Amino acid sequence: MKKKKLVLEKPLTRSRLHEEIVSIIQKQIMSGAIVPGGKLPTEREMAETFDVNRATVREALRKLENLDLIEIRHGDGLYVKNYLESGNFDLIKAALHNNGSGEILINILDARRYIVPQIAYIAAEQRMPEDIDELKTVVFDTDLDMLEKDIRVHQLIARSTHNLLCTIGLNFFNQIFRDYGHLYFDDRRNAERSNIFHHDIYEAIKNQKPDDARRIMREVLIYAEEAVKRELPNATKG
Amino acid sequence: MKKKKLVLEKPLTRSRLHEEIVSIIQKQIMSGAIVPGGKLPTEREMAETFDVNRATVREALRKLENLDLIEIRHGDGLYVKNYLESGNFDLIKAALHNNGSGEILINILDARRYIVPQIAYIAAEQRMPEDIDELKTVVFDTDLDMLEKDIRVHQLIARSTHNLLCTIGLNFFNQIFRDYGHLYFDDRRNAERSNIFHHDIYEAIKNQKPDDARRIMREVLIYAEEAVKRELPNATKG
DNA sequence: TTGGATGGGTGGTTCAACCAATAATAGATT
DNA sequence: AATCTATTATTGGTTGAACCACCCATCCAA
Repeated sequence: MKKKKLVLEKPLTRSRLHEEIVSIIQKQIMSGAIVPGGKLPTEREMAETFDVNRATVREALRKLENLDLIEIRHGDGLYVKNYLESGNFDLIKAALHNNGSGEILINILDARRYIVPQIAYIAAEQRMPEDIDELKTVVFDTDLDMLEKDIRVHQLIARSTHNLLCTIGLNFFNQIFRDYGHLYFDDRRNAERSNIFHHDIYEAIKNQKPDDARRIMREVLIYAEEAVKRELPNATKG
Repeated sequence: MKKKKLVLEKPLTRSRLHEEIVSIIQKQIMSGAIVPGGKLPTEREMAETFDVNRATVREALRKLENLDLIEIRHGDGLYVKNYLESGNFDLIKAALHNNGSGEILINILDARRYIVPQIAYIAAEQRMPEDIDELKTVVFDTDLDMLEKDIRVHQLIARSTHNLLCTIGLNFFNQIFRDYGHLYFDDRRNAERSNIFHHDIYEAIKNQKPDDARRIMREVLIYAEEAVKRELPNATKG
């Protein structure tokens, strides 16, 4: 048995200055403090405001641009976009962390319940023999940490769809789940539940039973969802 | 009637240097020329290789980091990640443009067919009176450019779900579709088909008929999908 | 009225340093 | 010999000042 290392999630990536700036501006935009279409201060002004170098501001702006939160016009200025129309998925991760009420988490769980079972369905349809082999080695590996194993099972299911969008879409959910996963698998019953799930869905996909795969995935997600919601005092709303 | 402006998509955004660098490195990573886990040259080396300043390289690296293509470790170096495990949705847009065969586009259309009808379903369930008002003004606006109108209808449907993930998820599809939309709506039959769709789904959502909304959405997507596939000579594979 | 030159402000890039974290090395300790 | 520790080289992070490229408002001349 491997010795279990104490793994610190969030590997102490000391916030870089430009990241702090991103965070500040992002909050201002998403809170509505700056209206879409409005202009941000110039790079030089921001550099002075935050008391950093302009190059640091620019690195922050690069990220805000990638998040589709702002539009940068050479020779003109920095414009705030409407993130409800242009925002991308990384925004959701950010929103999740800035949003204490758990409303966003509920949104994510809802969406996951609709999407991920469908991915399992497609996987059972499209899987190749190699996919089954890979899945098998993970499912029957008893040495793996349960969280790591669960994530890899999901990854392999997604990859079995042979659809890049499904693969990356499932990554999205995994990345979010990873932060909360340890809490979940600390409960022995949950870990056992997942173990059963891994074997069941492996069989369904191997035997090309899309409906079974979808049902099995849906059931485990609902189970996990309820466990998560029990931990959320604010998640009273249906 | 408004005068129709000639709108140039791709507003001639002259490639900025750091964007070209992003493009080069991104292709190298996604083509497998650099193996996941491998190291990239140092910032200083790259600056020399590309004959640009280090600050410019760093802006490019910022974007690659946001794409989850690389991991930057202070004092250590730049590591290539496995984008199949960590990649985000912006990668798909990039892949779509670099992928001539249309395989990725098929992937996207497939996924859209599964996901977007479900969004319509949720919208019909969750919509508030204000959502209907907004949707109405757009659906019955005869001045709007058809592409713009269609995008806004989809946006408002997504927003009616009151689920941030759905809203942003639909943005993703819209952003991709926008580039191809003009071709589609140039065909008068397609435009008329969409007009009917707008009115039908408006009624379904207004009257809170989730099943109808889902079916209507699904039908129009399949219609559009077939039109797109007819234009794709390479999309022979089912 | 129109068209083109001009100047000020903005983002884009460069240069040359220095700061801060990491990993590899050499040396001291056990 | 193995292990710990201080040192050093390397690498990313930040800085300051300067200049280039672009947009726009203004003004002047045709």
